[in-house]
Order: sequence, then structure tokens, then C-alpha cells
Amino acid sequence: MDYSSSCVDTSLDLNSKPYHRELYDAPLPPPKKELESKFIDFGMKLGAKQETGPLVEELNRVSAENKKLTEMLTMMCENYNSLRNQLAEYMNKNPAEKELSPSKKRKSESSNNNSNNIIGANGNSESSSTDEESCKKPREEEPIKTKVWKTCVRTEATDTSLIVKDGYQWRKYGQKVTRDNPSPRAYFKCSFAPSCPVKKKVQRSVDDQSILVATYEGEHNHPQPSPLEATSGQNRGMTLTSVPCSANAISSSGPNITLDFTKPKSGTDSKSAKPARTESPDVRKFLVDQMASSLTKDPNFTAALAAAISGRIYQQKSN
DNA sequence: CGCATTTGACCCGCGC
DNA sequence: GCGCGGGTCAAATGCG
Ligand SMILES: [Zn+2]
Repeated sequence: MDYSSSCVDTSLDLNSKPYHRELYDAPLPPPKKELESKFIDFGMKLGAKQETGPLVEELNRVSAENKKLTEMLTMMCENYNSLRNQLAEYMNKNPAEKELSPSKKRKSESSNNNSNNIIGANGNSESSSTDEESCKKPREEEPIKTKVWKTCVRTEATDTSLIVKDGYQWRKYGQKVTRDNPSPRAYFKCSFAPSCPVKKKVQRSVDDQSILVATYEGEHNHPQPSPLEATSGQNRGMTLTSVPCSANAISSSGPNITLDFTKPKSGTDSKSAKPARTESPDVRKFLVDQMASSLTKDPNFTAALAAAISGRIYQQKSN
């Protein structure tokens, strides 16, 4: 987890060619010519003869543009994650936050490493347990460096089971209804290792019922049981605004990771809920999340749909 | 039978 | 001290 490249290219570079890196591994990425010809065949078969040509051309152009935008967005996200990791590392190395009043809270040095998303958040062979509480200071709260960070996960709005698949094994130990949110909050504890202190809280967002906000605290002291094999498709994780911090520093602007775990669920793409005009400061993150998710999903969806349609047309023609 | 989940009880900090 | 709200416990229940 060395961030070897100390300078990150955050330029957008609109005019660079967008195919320097394959963005998503769609099962059958059709070449554009072939796709266009199949679209033309499709249009011919439907009988709308002449008008479909420019429309198909427009569609292809828009798709290419969309793909380019997706590429840019992914690069931006990668650069952002890299920058954020560097910032986190810098903040860990240089504890410059002396703004806390020394009477109430004592800040705890956090020298832990943090990877950029929650999937790869293992590798913490810390065991730096030299801080045993043998000292008999009465009011000395331990450096409970329970790092808290949030993740916003998009799931189906109809999924009532309030479960976030993140590759770990969790045991639910509580569920409460909170004051300012009609949806209940579930409390989980990591049950893979008996000594793993990681807990998480999962609750739906107030703004968007299809977003689960999971709050992780602590760090796993064991390797990840299952590597979350579902990342092999359209759901590319995208993290936003995640800086791990100690538990006493979370105020309104807590750290957040926004992931997109939306399953490619049988075609029915429900990006229905849009958090229009909400005045929460977090809603901007949700908007960004949804924009990113839509941008990420749409080219895949259109490509898959076009491939499916063209394949079906081709099959029909061959029959 | 052993595990996880459910769910009301309990605890505890905080504000009045 | 008391009420309230969030967090946890644990007995009951469900499930393989
Ligand atoms: Zn764990």
C-alpha cells in the first residue's frame, strides 16, 4: 500500500483517447461498427427505414461520449482516492490537529494504515499493544483508536434485510429505531474472529431509501474471509470523501465512503429515487454518488442491451 | 444440536 | 433526579 506516485495527475484531459484502459469488463463489448450495423439491421426490420440511421448514429455518438465521461469519472475517482490516501497518511504522520481542548478529549495518535475502500481494508498486522492499561490513572480513557468511517451503499429499495455484503461475517446483535430516521438501525459485530472488535451499524438514509449507510468502527485483525467476488461486473466501487478519524471527531462532517454495490439485477434498473431538494450537507454526496452510479451503469446497460438486442436479432435472422 | 437472529430489557451518558 | 435516546445484552426463537 505504498502510494509511490507522490504526484497525482488530476487533470481531466478531455481530448485524450478514452481507450487507454478498459473500464468495465462487460461480457460482450461489441465493436462499434458491428453494433451499428446490427442496429441498422434492427431498424430495417422494424420498418422505420430512413429515420433510424441518424438516430443510431446519434446513439452511438452519445454512447461513446458517455463512455468517455465514465472513463474520466473513473480516473477522477482513482486520482481522488489516491490523493485522499496520501492526505490520510500525511495526517497520520503529522498530527497537526491541536485544536481540541486538552481538557475533554485527548487525541490518540493513529498510526494505522488505511486502504482506500472497505473491501481491501485488511492488512493491519498492528499488534502494537504496548498501551496496556497498567497505569492507574483514574480518568484516563484509553487510546481507543476505534476508527469510525461511513460507507453509503446503494441497494434495492425493497430490500428490507438491511444487510451489506462486504466480505466479512457479521453477527447482528441489536436493532433500534432512531429518532430522526423512520428506518431502524441494525448493529452488527464481526463474528469471523472472536477477538475481532469491529462493529458496524447499518441504517437507511433519510434522503434516499435505497441507500444504506453503514458505519464501521474498529479494524479487523484477521484476513478477509471472502473476497467479495461480486466485484467482477458493473459494480465498480467508488469511494468518496473518506478520511478515517477517531471517534471523538465525528461531527456533522464525518468521513464517508460511498460505494456502489448495486447488483446487475435482472435488467430492472431502478434508479428511481432522486434526492431532489434536500438541505442536508450529505445530500451532495448522494447526488454525486447517484450521478456517478448512473454514469457508470448507463454505458454498460446500453451496451448490454444493445448486445442482447443485436444478438436476438441476429438469432432471429438466422432462423 | 449448534448457531444466528430477534427483540424487549437494561445500561449509560447527557441535557434539563 | 429524571427523561430521553442511543448502544448493548441476553433470553427466546428460528433455522440448517
Ligand atoms: Zn473482523
